[in-house]
Amino acid sequence: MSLQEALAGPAEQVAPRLLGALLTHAGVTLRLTEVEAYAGAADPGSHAYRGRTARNAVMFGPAGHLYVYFTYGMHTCANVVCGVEGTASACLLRAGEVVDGIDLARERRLGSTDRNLARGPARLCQALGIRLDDNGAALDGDRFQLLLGEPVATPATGPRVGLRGAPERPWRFWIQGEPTVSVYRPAKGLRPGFGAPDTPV
DNA sequence: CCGCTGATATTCT
DNA sequence: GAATATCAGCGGG
Repeated sequence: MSLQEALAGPAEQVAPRLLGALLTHAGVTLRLTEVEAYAGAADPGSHAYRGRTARNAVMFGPAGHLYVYFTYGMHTCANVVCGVEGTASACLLRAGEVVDGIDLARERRLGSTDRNLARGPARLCQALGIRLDDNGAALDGDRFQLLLGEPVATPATGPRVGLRGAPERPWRFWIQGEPTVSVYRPAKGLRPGFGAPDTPV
């Protein structure tokens, strides 16, 4: 089965399949521990909610490519595009554990503890050396390799981080007990205390 | 460990 | 003009 076929389903079904997958780029390999699903027109939390724009165009393309965007004036975040061509659907890569190339990752993230190397979507991009011009790159190509593994037995789920829209969709997925899973923070303006506990005992 | 704040620029209204 | 799929650094407990 090709990568594109494996990622062809809706984002919320593909997302848990990405947990435990290995992503390699520019000398660093990450084991993904936390992701979030984003759909298109039906999902107020998605960049594609109001239709296709120059920024989100890659989300509408074929699965198995990288959607990279710039936010907060200084950070980049990366998504795996899923679904079928023509639908907007993607999974945000929120956190991972460095399993190879850790010296290189440390150089890219000076001052970080090993635990925090890829703990958070912008940190993950930094550790992997992902930049804005990697937007649209193929994940089964020469530069990026994404290897799906065995499905995680019981992924934890909870509300997505930092969103004002659609907080009721529990479309954040993570591997229970992983120290690299990022910390839940409700978006500004949301009830403090909303959301699931982050680190189950 | 926790919570708060400032930085910073693209994106869409 | 407002909001943003964030992070590092700071101070306090």
